[in-house]
Amino acid sequence: MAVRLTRPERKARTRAEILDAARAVFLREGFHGASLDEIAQEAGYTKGAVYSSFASKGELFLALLDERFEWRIAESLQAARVAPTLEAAMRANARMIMLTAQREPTWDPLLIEFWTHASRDSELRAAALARHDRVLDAIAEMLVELAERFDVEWTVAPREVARAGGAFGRGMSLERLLDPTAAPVATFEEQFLTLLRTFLRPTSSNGGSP
Amino acid sequence: MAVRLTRPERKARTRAEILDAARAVFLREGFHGASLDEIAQEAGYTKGAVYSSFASKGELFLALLDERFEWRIAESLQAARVAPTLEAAMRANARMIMLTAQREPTWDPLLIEFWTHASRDSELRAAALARHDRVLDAIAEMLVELAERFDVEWTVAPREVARAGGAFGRGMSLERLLDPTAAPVATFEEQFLTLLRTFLRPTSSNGGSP
DNA sequence: TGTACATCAGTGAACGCGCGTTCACTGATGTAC
DNA sequence: TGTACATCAGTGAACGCGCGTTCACTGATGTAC
Repeated sequence: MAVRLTRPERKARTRAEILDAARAVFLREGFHGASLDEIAQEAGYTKGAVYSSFASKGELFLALLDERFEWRIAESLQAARVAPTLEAAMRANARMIMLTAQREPTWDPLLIEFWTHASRDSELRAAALARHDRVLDAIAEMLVELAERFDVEWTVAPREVARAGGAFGRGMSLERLLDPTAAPVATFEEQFLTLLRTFLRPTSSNGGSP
Repeated sequence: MAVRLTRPERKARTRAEILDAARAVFLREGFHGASLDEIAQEAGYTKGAVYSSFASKGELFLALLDERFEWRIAESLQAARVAPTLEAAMRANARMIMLTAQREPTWDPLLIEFWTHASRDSELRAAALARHDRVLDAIAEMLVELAERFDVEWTVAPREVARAGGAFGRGMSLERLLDPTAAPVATFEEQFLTLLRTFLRPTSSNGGSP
């Protein structure tokens, strides 16, 4: 029963369907391995429809990034804000990273594959970097809030804490890519927390209890 | 002046020349971006010569890995053995990683690109994993020696210390790939050392001085 | 030392394939009157 | 409410290209006598 839709509605719906299909196919096949044919087919359209909504394969992936990053940042901020202690806030974030890595083990490798691809195309590289910077900024802001709230200091710039944490997580995802039994998530959670703690110290005005 | 060479000599020389060219082209263009045509041409041969020495593009890359890993492991062990203190041994290793990342910023991304490619081909994945495992074993052995020599203990299995350190380094290389000004090497060196120290504690028989 | 045959490293061209992108076209939706 | 024209989301086929791999062949090296 084909419901009659207005043109912008139809267009938005098609775009969303293609985006959903793209996410599934990219996660399954990787950035190079995923073909626009397969994505279009999985969404129930032809390749041309993809080009009607997205300028290129790269733009399609960027749209995916935007969607995901927005979601992840919001989830992260929320988790930090409701946490009763600093430990709880950090652990909640570590656990979120861990659960996502468990549910979608190919996401980090996919992102990395895109980065290496983008690094060879200056426009795409700039676009990917802009997104990454936005994520780092958002996480850094969250880290600053946490430090203020719980009366501690970061020993390096919060943005670099965010960078180091992300880099460590992505590196560990790669280990799992090669050897799925490596770096089990529980182990990762503890190591991640340990890493974060090394960047913390009590505020000078604070007697010294973490 | 064409020197007359024996057949095995000629063959070994050609293989070495192709390997050298492959290293240069792979580092420059990435794993997917590098074509066998370009590698052969850079070595002064045709594509057929590559197939006369290597079964496939993947095998060619594996040969490169073997060469490099052997070299890196030996260099690492050597640095650790001549170091007068634990701090010096760890710093020497951190610095080596850092200098290599500086000299060949595309190596880590290249390795990672190969890993994601290999992860989709079970034979290649097994081959890549076997090499990675050998590296982890060698580093772990070095860490055990260091711990014994300087009377300290690792709080997690040395192999997992090696894994975490490598993962962190690779993650940071990716940051630099997207933004060459990010994570400058000096900063990385300190963060890397901090990470390693969190995995250390004095031996129980030791009064408590690290 | 010389000759006849065997081997095989490397050539060069062809094969086979998949992919991202483009484009003329279609038919349903939108607009003007 | 109805008609005539304009728009444009999505189609389907073609384009253009590069790549990894294969293979019949060649000529220098090796071997046997």
